[in-house]
This record gives sequence, C-alpha cells and structure tokens, in this order.
Amino acid sequence: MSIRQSKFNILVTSSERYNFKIIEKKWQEKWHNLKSFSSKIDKTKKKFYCLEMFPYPSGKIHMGHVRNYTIGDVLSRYKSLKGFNVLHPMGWDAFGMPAENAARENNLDPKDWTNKNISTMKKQLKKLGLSIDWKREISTCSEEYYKHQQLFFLELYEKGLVYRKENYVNWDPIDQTVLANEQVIDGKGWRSGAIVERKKLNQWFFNISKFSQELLDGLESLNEWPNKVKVMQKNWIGKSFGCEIAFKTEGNLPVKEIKCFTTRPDTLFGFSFLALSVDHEISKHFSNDKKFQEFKKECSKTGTTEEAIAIGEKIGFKTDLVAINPLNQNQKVPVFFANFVLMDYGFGAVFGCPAHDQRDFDFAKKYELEIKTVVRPGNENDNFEVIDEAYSGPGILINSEFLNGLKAPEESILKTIDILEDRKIGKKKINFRLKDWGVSRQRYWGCPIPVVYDENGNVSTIPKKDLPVKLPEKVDLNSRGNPLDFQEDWKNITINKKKYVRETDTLDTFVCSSWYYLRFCSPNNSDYGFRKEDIDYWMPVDQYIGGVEHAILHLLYSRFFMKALGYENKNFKFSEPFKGLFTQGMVCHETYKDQNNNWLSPDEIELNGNQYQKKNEPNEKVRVGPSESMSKSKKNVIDPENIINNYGADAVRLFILSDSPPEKDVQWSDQGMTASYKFLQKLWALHHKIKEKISCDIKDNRENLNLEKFTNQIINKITNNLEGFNYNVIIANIYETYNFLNKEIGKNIDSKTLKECYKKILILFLPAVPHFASECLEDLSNINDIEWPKINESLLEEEKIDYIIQINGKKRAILNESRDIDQDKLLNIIKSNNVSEKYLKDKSIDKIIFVKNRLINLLINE
RNA sequence: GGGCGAAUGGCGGAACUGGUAGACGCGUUGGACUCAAAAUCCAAUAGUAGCAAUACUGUGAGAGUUCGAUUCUCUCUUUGCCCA
Repeated sequence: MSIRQSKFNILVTSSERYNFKIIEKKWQEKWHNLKSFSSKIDKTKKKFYCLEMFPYPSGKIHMGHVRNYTIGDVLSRYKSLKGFNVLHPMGWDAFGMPAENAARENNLDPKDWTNKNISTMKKQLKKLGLSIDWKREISTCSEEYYKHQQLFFLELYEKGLVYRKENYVNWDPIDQTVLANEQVIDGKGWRSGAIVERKKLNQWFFNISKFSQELLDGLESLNEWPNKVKVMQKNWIGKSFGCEIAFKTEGNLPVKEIKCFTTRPDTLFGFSFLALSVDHEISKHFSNDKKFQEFKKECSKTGTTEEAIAIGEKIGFKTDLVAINPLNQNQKVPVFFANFVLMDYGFGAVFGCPAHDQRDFDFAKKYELEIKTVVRPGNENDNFEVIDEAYSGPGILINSEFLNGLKAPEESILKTIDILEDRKIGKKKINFRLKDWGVSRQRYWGCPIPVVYDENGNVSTIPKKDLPVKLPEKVDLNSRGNPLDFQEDWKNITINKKKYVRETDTLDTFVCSSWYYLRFCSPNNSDYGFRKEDIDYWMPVDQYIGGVEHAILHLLYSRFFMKALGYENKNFKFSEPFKGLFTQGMVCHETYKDQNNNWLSPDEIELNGNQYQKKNEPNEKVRVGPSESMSKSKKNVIDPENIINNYGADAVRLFILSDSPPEKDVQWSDQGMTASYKFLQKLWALHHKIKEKISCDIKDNRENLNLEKFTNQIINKITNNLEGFNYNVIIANIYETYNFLNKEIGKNIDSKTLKECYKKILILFLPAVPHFASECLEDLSNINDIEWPKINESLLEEEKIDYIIQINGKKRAILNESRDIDQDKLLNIIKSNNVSEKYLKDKSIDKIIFVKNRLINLLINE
C-alpha cells in the first residue's frame, strides 16, 4: 500500500484533487479584502444595475434563493467583465408576519429573531461566492430605512395620493384580529379555525387607481419584460369599456334613480332584475329592517375575493322598488340586494340579463325571474332560446326591437351606447378593475404610519422633522389583535399640549419593497431616501430577477411607487423602475410518503434495489410522488448549506444552472449534483495537463489552427448564450470545451498559443464557476486586467463546409468542400462522386435548389 | 369559461433568421484498471430490419404552405400557469 501510494504521488503532486474548501474560502476572502464588488459612480463607464428580489429573512436560505442569486451573479460577473460599471446589491425584506409569529411562539423579540436570521443567511449567501456589494446592504426593518418610508408616506399624503376610508377586512372573531387573504383557509381563520367574517375598518389607501391608465400604457415600453407578466398586469388592471346607465325607479322609497355600470348595454332588452351591493347607499333606508340586517350578515360570511363570490351561492334580498327599462318604459323589474355585487366595482349596482351572464342566470333561476334571450349564435335562427345555461358568446341581436340584427358584441355595444347617449339615459364610460391599495395592517412588526388622531378622530401628520416614528420595543405579543393597540405609553402622545393617539396600524410590507431598489443607490444617505445624483446614474434597474409569483402585486406596486414619487415632481426622471425583468422557475424535488400517508424527507429514505424504503426499516415501503416545488410542508427540501459544505459553491452553481433553462422549473437531482462536482475535478486535472504542456515551451505549431478556431467558436457561443439567458446551454458549452481540450491536448500546439487560448476559455468560465476559474487563471498567469475575450471574426468562418446533398428533399450525402463554391462546381463534384452513381444514374435533374454554403437539393424524376 | 404558454430518446434538455433532429448532462450497456469493490478511464446508446454497408420510421395527433417544417398556418388532444 505504501509503495503504491509513493509511486502514485509523483503523478498526483501536479494534479492533486481540487480542494474547494480551501480555494473557495481563499477567493471569497480575496474578493472581500480587495473590495472587488464595491461600486461607485463612474460616469466614464456604462452602468449596469443588476438586482435580484431581496429575500425575506425566514431563517435559512433555500434552493430557490440559490437559483435566483446564481442567475443574477452570472449576469453581474459577465457584465463586469464586459466593462460595465455594475451595481449588484443585496438586502432584507425584513418586516412581516412570520417574525411576529415566530417571536410569539418562542417568546422572543421579532427584531432579535429577524437579525439573527439575517446574519445566518448572510453567511450562507457569502458562501455562494456572490459578487455582491455588501457595503450597500439594507434592511427594511431598520429605522434608517423606514424613516424615509414614513417621509414618502407624508409626501404622498400631501399630494393627495393617500387617503383613509372604511373597507372590509377578513376578521377572525376569536383571535380578534384581521387576517390576510392567505390566512383564510376554506373560509376559516388559519390559527383559530373560526369562521371568518367581513368587517369594516377605517384603513389607509394609496390611490393607485389614479394611475390605472398610466400603468397600462407603461407596459408598452417594457419590451425587456416577459410577455406573460405584462398580460397578467394588463388583466389585473382590467380596463373595460362600457356604459353608465341611469335606471328610473318606482316604489315607496325616496329613490328616483339608480346608476349602473355595464360592459354589455346591448343586452338591455334582456333585462330582468337590478342588483345592488348591500353597501349601496340605498341600504340606509333598510337600517331598521331586521330581515335586511340578517341578510347583510349572511352576505358577510362570503369572502371578499372575486373568486369566493364567483363560487359561492348567489343570494338576494328583494326590495319593494322596481326599475324601469330605459329602452322600454313598459318593462318594470324588481330591485334586489345581492351578495355578488361589490361596492368597489362600478357604482355597486348592476343590471341583470340572465340569458347572457351565467351569474345572472343562476340568480334568475333561484328567484324565478324572466330569462329573455336577446343574442343568438351566428349558426342559430331567431327562435333560439337560452335554456340550461347563459350564452355569452358572439352572435346577432334578437328580440331587441331597433337593435335587432346587429352583430354582438362589436357593433351592438357602440350602437346602443350612441342611442343611450342620444336619449340622455347613459354615458360612455371606461372602468378599471384595479382597486386602490389598502396599506394598513393591524400588526406590530411593520413600518409605523406617521399619523396621529385628536380626541375627535381628526387626522394630523407627524412633522417631518420628528421622523422616524419608532416602533416601541419589548411589546407584549400575546395580546389579541394588534399589539400596538395595547402600548398605552407609546400610543398616547402630547403635541403642543394637546393630546393625540397614534395610528396603531403599520404599513403593508409591500410598501417596503416598492422602493428598496432606490435605496440601494444611496444606502447611507441619511436626510432622504435617496440622492438624486445617485438615482440619475444608477436607475433604472437594468435587469431585475425573481420569481413569477410577484408578477402582479410587487411589480405593480413598485411601478406605482415610482409614478407616485414622480407625481408633480419635475426632478424625478423615471417612470418605470425595472427596464428588464426575468422570472426564474422553481426548484422541484420528488415527494415521498410512507404507508400512513405522512410526508417523508429525502433524508428519511434510502434505495433498496429499485424500491425506496424508510431508512433502516426494510419493511416500510415508500411511495414516490410527483416532483413539486420544494416546500417545508411536503418535506421535499434540500438544504443548500449541506450541499455547499459537501460539494462547494461552484459545483452547486454549476448544477443549478445546468439542468433546465432558468425560466423553467428545475428538478433537483443528487446524481446531477454529484456529476457537477466530479466534472470540476476532471477540469482541474485537465488544467494541470494544460499547464504542464505550456511550461514545456513547445514550439511545434502544426496543429494550432483547430484550437484557435474552437476558441473563437466557443467565445461566440458562450457570449450569445449569456446575452440570451440560455444559462443551461452555457454549462453544456463548458462541458463541450472540456471534451475538446481533453482530446486536443495531445496534438502539436505551441505553448504560447495554447496559453492564450486557454486563458480566454477560463475567462468564459468565470461567471458560472468564479472560484474555480479564478484559481486556474491565477495559476496560469497574472489575473489583473482580465476582460471578456473578443472574437476573431475571420476564424469563425470555416474554409471547408459540410454540404448537405439532398435528392428530392431527402438527405443522401454530406460532402466536405470549400466555402463559397457555386452551384455548378458542387454539382460537378456530386456527379463525379458515388452519390451520383447510386441516385442519379439514368435520371434527369428537373430542378436544383442551391443554398450557398449550406445545401443542394436535386429534384429528379423517379 | 377566458387569456397565455408548453409537448423532442429511458430522463433533463439542445437545434441561429424554414436547411445534417437529438448538442451537453444523467441513466443504461460493454470494456480497461483492481484479488475485489468504489473511484477513474475508454466505447456504445432514438426506434425497426440487417453480420455490415445501409434502408425505412421518427420532434403530442391530423391536415396545409414549401424543393425542404421541431420551427410557419389551421383543427384537435394532453398539460402547466394566470384570471374568473
């Protein structure tokens, strides 16, 4: 054994195993000491602002973070090498409910819990070797951050973009607290299990709907955004074109008219009821009506989401009022309150046309109302009748007097609106689905709203000089409802000898993330959220990278925030914060369950033959489920820290990039991970072979050309793939390079050329495997002043080309001939070749299709 | 129900503006090294037929445009996401 080892050592010394633990640490320290990623304004250079969505400090990083930040890091490093002045910062989305819950469960302070998580996760991120400018680190829960946010709040308030109104919330009657939509599960509170009620509370709103049209128009300019996201935002904003109609009413209430908004005024002859929201102003006439109050209570049990309303049973409360069809004075229909009409949409009143709207249809069936068909599909005749379900497709108007024969919807809607406008019954109107953004949260761990109320409930703002309004420390989180409500010493405040009560709601955490990209430009500016000079240079974000789950809210709020800051502010130049957007896919893993249907983690199982079983329990068979995104609840998570410790950051980066295009989901695979690790070992061995060859000072250059050509091609390929976000293909290109060099290394290449080409190749590897490539580069030569290699165009073009020879469209041969030869020459070559003998003998060529430098297709008569 | 996307070997995936389908990786098989195993290295790997050269089939299904279609058009199936 000892003899063999000593014999082996001679070979091994030059190519010992790649020790990532030492080498990755070395480079991380080096980058830290040299401040390699610290960024400052340099107007002589083009800037590139690369931003990944900042993490919530939940405890540890997960694979999703690894993927997200690796993608961003590849881009940042590439852009740096390309000569851009890169800004690549990182921070923490540090306010939010989980901190409050964790603190309550473990009897901790949310601040301590959060800061501890931040420090753990920061260490983990550093281990990944990300090229982040940590000097710009920010945390949204720090006073230094949220004081600026409070100032923005006041600025928006002054501009009239913030207001207070009563609005419904999900109310948990047992916990006496407001629930977020995701805390409502099957209509019940996630913690208490109580049936969630709708309750009205006074809340703060950002007037985002004021910018509906602008937010819609802005999408047009975002041509580096995925179309998918733009479509989602467009649908969310939901511009609809329709008509406002005033219906005359009769009855024993002092109500003469009800206004409705409709997108289908052309179906007015199918009118059979009018439905009102229970919050419609008319409801005040029913405040003493017990039955109505009961109905209203019943309505409050349906959730507030559109989906809940769509799925839930439609119920109504009939009033004594009747509404008159403005196009047919003889038609009088009942007026209902109904649970499916929301006060937020239109005027809180809709007219019902059961034949052509499924919701109206269900309602009409239930209350035995008339169902009159007024649109027939194109392939039916005028006797067509709606029977079992509403018909909402296109067609021809029928049973509609002077509207008969019009094409629905394209002709009929405009024509009807014209008539209604003529008769002064209705008005053309544009309606948006986008509602104002409710920013009040009844929670402790958030940014305090800088507002107080006097004894009469009148609002006063905190003077700007007195900001920040600090969150009180050491609060009791075990109280029901909002802990800040019980902080008497904090809540009560005297200003100018007058007593006030503070606003105890805190801001939605989406507010924090709506402007953090600005703060990264000026992280230490203490008197304002950012410095103009900084954002003028760095903004907008050139590439924003994150999960598609933020396609709507976060991205829309951020876009709104820029518009709101720029509103009535000539100094503010930008209206769109994110020039480019990339949404990466999720990291998935198989799921496992034992025989009792309990989830099992990958650590709890082992392979026995080709069947999984519970570890050390051969009789406990394991069922393998589909691959799903990693989540704690399904236990299919792989801890990045373990993986980094076992395989190193570069190997993890290599794997997470390699297996799928970054925009698609990737399937975690242990075998794939191991393969990436092994590949780096192979590459390391090859590095030493190449280095040795270079050091031998070989002058024989007979076979140089092949290497030079390949180097050029691979520069071209990797550059193009980086530009196109085809990061999985880049990894394939790296493997390809290894395969090529490993074969080519035995050939007659002179040392100088080999060194030049190999150095270029290593630079190509830098974005994906920075520690490894840096180490090899340093080992090879001076690592300073490296830049992205340029392409020698003349070497890209081969002088010999594989021409495809097709006969009647079928590939019959490939001939390697000189570049740029013409059709006749190629034809002569074919004729002197055995292709001719086999396929062309005794046949005449009818037609020739010749594509220069590519193929020739001979059409012959068979 | 509406909108947007996707479908390629055993698996993940590649293919520039319509021009050699299956790059690259995993897996599998065979071989080398080893007392043996692991690791490593070499080779093969879409299917069918054939000893082979080769031939035919083949990018979810069906049609169409074209000299030529994974790529463009239409219809359908399955599936994912978003909205309802």
